[in-house]
Amino acid sequence: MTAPLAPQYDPSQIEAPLYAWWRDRGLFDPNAVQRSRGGPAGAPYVIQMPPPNVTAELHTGHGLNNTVQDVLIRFERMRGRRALWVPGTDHAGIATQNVVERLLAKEGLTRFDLGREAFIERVWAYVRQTGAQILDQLQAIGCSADWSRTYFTLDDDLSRAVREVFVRLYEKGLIYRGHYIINWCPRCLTALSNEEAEKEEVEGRIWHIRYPLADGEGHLTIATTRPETLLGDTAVAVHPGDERYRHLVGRALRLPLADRLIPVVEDEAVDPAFGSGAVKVTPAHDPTDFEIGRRHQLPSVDVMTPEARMSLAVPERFQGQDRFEARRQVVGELESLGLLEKVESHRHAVGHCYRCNTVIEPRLSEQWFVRMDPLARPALERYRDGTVQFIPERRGDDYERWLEGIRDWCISRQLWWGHRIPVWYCADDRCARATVSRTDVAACPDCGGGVRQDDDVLDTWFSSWLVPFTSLGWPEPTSDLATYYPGHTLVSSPDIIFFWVSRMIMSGLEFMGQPPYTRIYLHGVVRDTQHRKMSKSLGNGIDPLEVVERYGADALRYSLVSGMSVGTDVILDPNDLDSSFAPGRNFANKLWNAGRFILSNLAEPPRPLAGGSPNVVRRSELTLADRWIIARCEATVREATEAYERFRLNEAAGAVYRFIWSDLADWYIEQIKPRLYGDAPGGDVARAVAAQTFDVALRLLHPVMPFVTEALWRRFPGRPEDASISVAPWPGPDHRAEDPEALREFGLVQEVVGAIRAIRAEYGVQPGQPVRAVLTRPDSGDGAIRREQVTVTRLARVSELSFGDPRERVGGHAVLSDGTAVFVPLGDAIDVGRECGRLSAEVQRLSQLVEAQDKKLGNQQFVSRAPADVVHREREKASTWREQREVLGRKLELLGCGPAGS
RNA sequence: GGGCGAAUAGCUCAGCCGGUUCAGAGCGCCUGCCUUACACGCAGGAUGUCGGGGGUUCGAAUCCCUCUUCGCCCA
Repeated sequence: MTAPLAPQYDPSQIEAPLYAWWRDRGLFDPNAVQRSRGGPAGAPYVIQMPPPNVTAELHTGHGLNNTVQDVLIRFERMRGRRALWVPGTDHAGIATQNVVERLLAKEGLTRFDLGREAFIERVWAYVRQTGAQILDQLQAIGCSADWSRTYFTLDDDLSRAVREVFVRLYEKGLIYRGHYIINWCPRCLTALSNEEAEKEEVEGRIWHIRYPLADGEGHLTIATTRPETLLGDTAVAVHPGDERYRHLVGRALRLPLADRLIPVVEDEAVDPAFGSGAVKVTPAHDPTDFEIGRRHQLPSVDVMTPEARMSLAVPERFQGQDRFEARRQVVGELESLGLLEKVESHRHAVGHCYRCNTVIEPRLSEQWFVRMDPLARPALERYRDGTVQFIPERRGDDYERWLEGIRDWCISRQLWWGHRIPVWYCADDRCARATVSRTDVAACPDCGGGVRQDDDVLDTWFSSWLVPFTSLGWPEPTSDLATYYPGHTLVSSPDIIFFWVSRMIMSGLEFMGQPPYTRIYLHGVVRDTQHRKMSKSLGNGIDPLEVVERYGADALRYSLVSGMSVGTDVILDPNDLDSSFAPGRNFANKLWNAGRFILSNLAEPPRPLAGGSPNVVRRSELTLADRWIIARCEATVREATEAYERFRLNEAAGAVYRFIWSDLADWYIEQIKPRLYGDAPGGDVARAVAAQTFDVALRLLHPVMPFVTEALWRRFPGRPEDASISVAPWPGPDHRAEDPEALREFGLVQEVVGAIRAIRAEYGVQPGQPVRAVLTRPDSGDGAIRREQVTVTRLARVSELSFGDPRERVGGHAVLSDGTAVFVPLGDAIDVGRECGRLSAEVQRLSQLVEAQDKKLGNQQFVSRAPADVVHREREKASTWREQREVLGRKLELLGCGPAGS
């Protein structure tokens, strides 16, 4: 710990060993931390990691999501909570199966060639080989999840829990099987839930088609966006009140191309204002039509195969055609028959598979569903009574609307990779008994005959909606479950509110009686400078591991956190990583060097600033600068802590950044140098104050930049070998450290230095060249600047600082906010005309302020209506500006600039 | 069609439950500096009718209405 530090921070040397040390010390395991801390157990604080897809690789979105979680977990861990972050991976049925099927395709094979068992074995082999590598990648960015609890949604215990849930819901009548229109992906060859069918606006068309009346007297025109489904029409419907079509109701139409007779029916579901007001009814291919068909006992004709080719139910010439090819041919034939009345362009939302983006085909199919209404009601209630809260709040509206309009959840998937549906059907058609069971079934309980398990698997989300309790051992009554359920905060992005976040609340309430978390923090999405979501296909992604390599994990984390305010997106430029990540790297380096300076000046543990120790630093020993930095540190503790608590991570990071860079490095460290060098008095006090305010700053920043803060914190002299900042106590507020007087007085010192530096720069005084400065106080009270005279002379490079009326008049002039006149005699170096211009511009600016202020204060309405303290403050402003203007005005006269100030 | 969000310095964004951080930060830009922690740095500087219009108010970047542009969600 005493080796000299390199002048430049090199994260690649620091991060990996530190991470291994944390992990091996058990710092991510709340039970181990509790044991090493001793004392009373802290209250648990639990975050469930959104389990990444088992085949996923880390992208910047994961980086953001997990950085936020790690910041919160580290913050609460330091605050003494038993902080548990539960990691896991999701088997991601469709996505994973797709990946392996693509690999097979390269060998010229399909999953059907292998057969179910061999295929699943193949997927397992793939998953065992590459799965969970994303979790290793999360370690590279510093995530302090408890890896000893890592789960996989297909683990035996989690799979048992899925069955338990299925059976319980089935027994409660909340799971049922039936024929309904579902969203079908003709490429993945499976049903999808409504949420998995992503609506996308497309520029489509609407075809107006004439259906001739069967008796040959004219026709009825219908409008459709999917003309190929015409072949499956079994009726045309009109609105019951629609006068235009009343005379046609009950009559028969001759369905074009298919040459079948279909009736005209009346149904409330028809919107008379849309299209022609008459709609074709295709019960097997549209949810609304399906309902209309039910009400009118219409037959269903399924005109497509699972691959969305035209089925044997259509005229032979269409059979086997792809649906879009069939669409073109249908339209073409209608046109040549003179049945196509018109075509309009029509923008509408079309469902696309969320995994492969194929256009969804609504299709009649027998599937398993969860009855959602009984589950949704308590979830809605917990939101409305304020138990469950969203950050930002407005996201709760989406949740509420979704639950209010909840539809049943199609949970069966025609895949092989996943939790197989625990239902066994009797092989004997006469018995046909379906058995739903927690354990495998070998024989039909009714007839003793053979059984066949349902071929389908469950929606992946049917297992991941359970992880807040299944990851802790449910349905067994484990101590983990008792201790760590319910959790507290869920960190996610808005795109999975419905898939996952809302459903977890439902399952938590149903099976545990409590929601799994009460705070839902939804961060934004990572986008490029054109505001496009980062994606592989667009090639606009940023590889977080490359960022870690080039800039360090702390830089990545700092950039993500500081670029993010509550609920807004993070914009990063993939073509210019420097613009995004260099600031974070620079900050880490700044920290490193501030630490290097302070530590190199600490041969032994610094004197304590508080407590009963005999060598405690007494208040009377503190200089103005000491009091100032202590007060600034105190303000930063409050600001940062409150910001973390309110999920305003960027504000927390910003507050510490300003404290470290602007206050500590730019001012305080510079201020104490004379006290540290040589044997100037007060060196030990300066060391104590610097060390301890820096220690506080490191702790405040640790959740965001864990590595560099730990590396420095551990090097403090006297630190026990096994001490880690990640379990160091969070700095608490201390009202005794507040010191408004020191803040104001040192602020004046900063003003003097700034004024002199500005004058030097204005007149090109060489940096090494000292100048004299004369300060003229308007009245009494000159303590602060006199006491910090050394600071002023050093930082402004002043050879001689004097007080009183200057004898010369030619030089640079300025005035401080308290009216103190600053004069820097520059003799020949100065251009009087230039100084006149500079000063008169300033006088003019002040005049404008004074004028506006006089107007405001002269307004009787303002003085009488505005709060007294506001009026008081405004009066003070006016007098300050007036005084400054007068001081500068006299300077102008002395310089002989003339009244115009030219 | 309904709902929501965003529009502030060249870029990325703070500020937005009206009057001290009322025009800010970082990056970029300009000038000068390798001042014994840091050139991934230091000091100084320039830059915006706070998207357009209207309104409420003593006072609006901040509240209300409207328009324009961009984005998201739901039908």
